[in-house]
Amino acid sequence: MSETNNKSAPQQISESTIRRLSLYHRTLSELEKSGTRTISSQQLADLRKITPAQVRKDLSFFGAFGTRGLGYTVGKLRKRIGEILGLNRRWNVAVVGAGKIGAALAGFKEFEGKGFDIKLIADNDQRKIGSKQYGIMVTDVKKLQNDIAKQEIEIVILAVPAKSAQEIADIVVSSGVRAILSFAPVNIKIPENIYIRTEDMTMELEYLTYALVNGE
Amino acid sequence: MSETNNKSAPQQISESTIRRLSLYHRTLSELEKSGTRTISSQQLADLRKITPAQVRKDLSFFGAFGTRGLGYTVGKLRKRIGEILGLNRRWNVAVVGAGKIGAALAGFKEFEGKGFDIKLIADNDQRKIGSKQYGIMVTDVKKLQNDIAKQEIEIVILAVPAKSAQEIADIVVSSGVRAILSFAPVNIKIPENIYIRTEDMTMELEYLTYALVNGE
DNA sequence: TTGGGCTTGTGAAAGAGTTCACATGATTCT
DNA sequence: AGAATCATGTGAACTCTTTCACAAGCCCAA
Repeated sequence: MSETNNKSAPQQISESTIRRLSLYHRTLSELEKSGTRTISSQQLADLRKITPAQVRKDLSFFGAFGTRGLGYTVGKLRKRIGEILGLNRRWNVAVVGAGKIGAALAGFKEFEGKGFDIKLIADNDQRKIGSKQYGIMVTDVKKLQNDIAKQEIEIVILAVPAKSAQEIADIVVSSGVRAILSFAPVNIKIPENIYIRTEDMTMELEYLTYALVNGE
Repeated sequence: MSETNNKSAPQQISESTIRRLSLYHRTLSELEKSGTRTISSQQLADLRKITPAQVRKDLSFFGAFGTRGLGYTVGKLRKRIGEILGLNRRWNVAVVGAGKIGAALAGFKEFEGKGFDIKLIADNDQRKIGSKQYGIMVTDVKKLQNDIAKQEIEIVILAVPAKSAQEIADIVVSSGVRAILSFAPVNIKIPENIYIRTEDMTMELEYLTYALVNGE
């Protein structure tokens, strides 16, 4: 039996493709639990709202995982997409900012099941420092650089007020973290080789108001 | 003096354009506060990470708001983009689900300043129902349909567990709400003329792990 | 009031992403 | 074993988005 056609991350893959892989992965996990063995690009597309061709094209960037005439083996495909997305291992995550959003995120059950371990919560509020949230000690943000190193943090979730976001981001980056998920509604400047994503709730709401005002 | 060239919502405007309008709006608000009177597409582009041509093209879909040789008047442009996005009025918002995320969102200070009024928090937990969160009574989700009508809710923020998301969404839609911002990591099926946006934190994290694993 | 400098607004070109359509290869049935 | 069926994998066509490049228009100074 020959090894699967193994293109490693080729060309530049579009953001939309990666987001869809994420969706496929979730869908496949559910299907796997429910005992489905095999699925076609057609069926996978129906569950989400895209075309079968799109599914096949997305996958084709990384190799050929299906069987002509049959479709994809649910478990195998899920595993393969997991490898592509880096979900075949666990990740050490820190939450910086133990305010309402930070606390909610630190306690977000979903993360654990997906391979993300919250190892560190940092804040600048003396009343919170030293207390425990979801079994994790809240540490002083002043010691962030040390703690990131000690806990081998790889991803930081930034849940601090807009005005301190840039400052904290700088510390985080200088501590060697290369991936940030920010909830601060500001444009954060980071070096080229660092990855940042921003979850911007007001922006999403504004998209909705635009649709309501201009919709048919 | 002639009225501004007033194309009303034309063709189909791309999602990316709307998101950028949202960004411009925020940037312009900040500039306005700091006292800047006038700005060029070049300057506006530098603040975000896009090209001046992109800025001008985005705006051109809705009309001509600038002055050749000069640029844009900060206040005027902010106001005009606000109108396009439907931000020249206030919106009644409900949060369904008073769990950690729901509670964090209900107390999110940013919303009020942006024109979003949280008028209603609903939950199914008897211990929470009747209590107050941020000055708003938590009501029984069973009465959601009535409460949405009574409070004239226009946008619902869905912060319920994945497994009840579809059920609640159905109730919300049948109550006449046409815009939903969901935090449930599932694909929700809604009628054609209803707008939904999903904030999916694990998806964002997975994008980051992909970048970390495959990045240079 | 004429000219030089500057920035918009926009067709046209280039670049990305999506969909089409079909050859290819696997499986099953007779 | 051959035929019929099925769904993948992928160039090519198409569509959508971004960038280019420049004419048009405004401002200011002399």
